[in-house]
Amino acid sequence: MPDAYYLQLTEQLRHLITQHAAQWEGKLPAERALAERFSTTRVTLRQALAQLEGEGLIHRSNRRGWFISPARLMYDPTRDAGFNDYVRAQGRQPRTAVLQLESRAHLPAARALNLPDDHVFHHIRRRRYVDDRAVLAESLWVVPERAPELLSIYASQSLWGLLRERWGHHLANRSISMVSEALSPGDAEELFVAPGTAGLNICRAIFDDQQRPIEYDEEHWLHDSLCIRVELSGQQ
Amino acid sequence: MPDAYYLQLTEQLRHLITQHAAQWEGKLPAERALAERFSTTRVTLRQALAQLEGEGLIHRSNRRGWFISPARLMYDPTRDAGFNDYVRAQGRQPRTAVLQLESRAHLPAARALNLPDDHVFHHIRRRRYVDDRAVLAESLWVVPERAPELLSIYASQSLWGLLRERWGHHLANRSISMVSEALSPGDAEELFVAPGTAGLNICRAIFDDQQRPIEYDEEHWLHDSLCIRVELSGQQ
DNA sequence: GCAAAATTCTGGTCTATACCAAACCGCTGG
DNA sequence: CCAGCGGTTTGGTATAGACCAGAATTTTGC
Repeated sequence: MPDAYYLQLTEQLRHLITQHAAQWEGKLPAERALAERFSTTRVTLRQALAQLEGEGLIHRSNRRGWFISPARLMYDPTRDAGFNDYVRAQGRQPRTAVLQLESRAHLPAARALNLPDDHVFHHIRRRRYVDDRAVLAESLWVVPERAPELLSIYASQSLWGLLRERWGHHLANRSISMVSEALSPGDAEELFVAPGTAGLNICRAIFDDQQRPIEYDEEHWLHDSLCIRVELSGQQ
Repeated sequence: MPDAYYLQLTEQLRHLITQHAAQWEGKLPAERALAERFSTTRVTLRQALAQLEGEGLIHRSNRRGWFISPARLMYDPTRDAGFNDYVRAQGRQPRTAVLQLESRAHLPAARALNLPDDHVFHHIRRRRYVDDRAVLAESLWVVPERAPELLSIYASQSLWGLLRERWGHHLANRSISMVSEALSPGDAEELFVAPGTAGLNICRAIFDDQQRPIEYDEEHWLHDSLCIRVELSGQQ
């Protein structure tokens, strides 16, 4: 069945990687070295590497090389535990970089929250890391009426914690959508990966217990960095 | 920014596709023809096509060519509406092919349902179509104690409908996981796509209202064929 | 007329090579 | 000891051509 040479190569690389993971310290040898070791060309080798990338076993940092991917982060988009909390709960190191703070209209947010198209939001753009790997670029669009001074007090703490503690909002209803995507050149650059890298786009519209719109959330994850996990009880 | 030629090509193809979608009847011209039209090689052209494939704009049927992808199917894995129902509700045509019916042990199912490793399940393997495109290969592992004669009466109706109507089971608790994947050679063949095609793997463990295990479900979707959508109310 | 066989088309795979720019590394000089 | 510079390595991109096997189409033969 796996007659194609690049598929055999994929298997050989898979074994090689699991065996030498420790001694290579997470980084694979250069493509030219691997191609020579297997007596093939870089083109074919890269086809095999792309397979393993699709499986999530390895990934690349733009122009820096191929790296062995760590275990996926478990993520439940229906809960509002903060990023820092659930990353730490899994024994990993979270980090956040705030890229932008501004007030601006945003059509998708307005549509999702049933507000006028030109409604102005507080916009927070940030990049999130797990163990020093940038895995998530996200934009938050907060309804200003619900959190007036947000932009002046926000640093990089938990947004949902702030909403709850400072403004007493109870996040109750949410609609979530998830689609696979190819990262846009912009998102790819923010995550230090090649343009078109596979990603997962998650969007959430959040309302409070009185059905008032609170916030809209656009997340762009590296496809291999997470495992969505949802636990539900009660009949649907 | 989009200095690379294949990225320019991607944009040109995108326009070409949206303009000529109708006259091409969903199928793109041959790779050699497109490469010549843009004065480049098949290798570079395929790089651009792969970009659009990653975005979900086009897809390929193994060795038959490139096709324009239809709109994604909306899918809520937390509901138990049958496949046929929600596909039709979106104005699409569902179809199911049953590939296998057997009794067998399955470790992942046993683990997910908290049963002994060697527990034997009713196993149903099927392929599902939307508008004559095979988009889903799935395996169902039903606990035989909950549905004894399942294998002899099952044709291709709704499994959850059967469980409810014939055996009076109320599906109540479920744990769901979703990860991006590269389709295994086996799954790829069943869906008539090239090995390693990007997919989405969804697994569900279902229990009834008394926390008894009912069924375990392994789904392999083509990544571009669906949009996950979840609506939740009540605080989490 | 229709089924079977031959041919053509087409995507899938592979080789060999080349150039560029970013990343990396080591040298050098302050 | 470190900052700056310059060469080297490496991944990203691209060309040109080739062969194979499965799919599609046409021709053939009954």
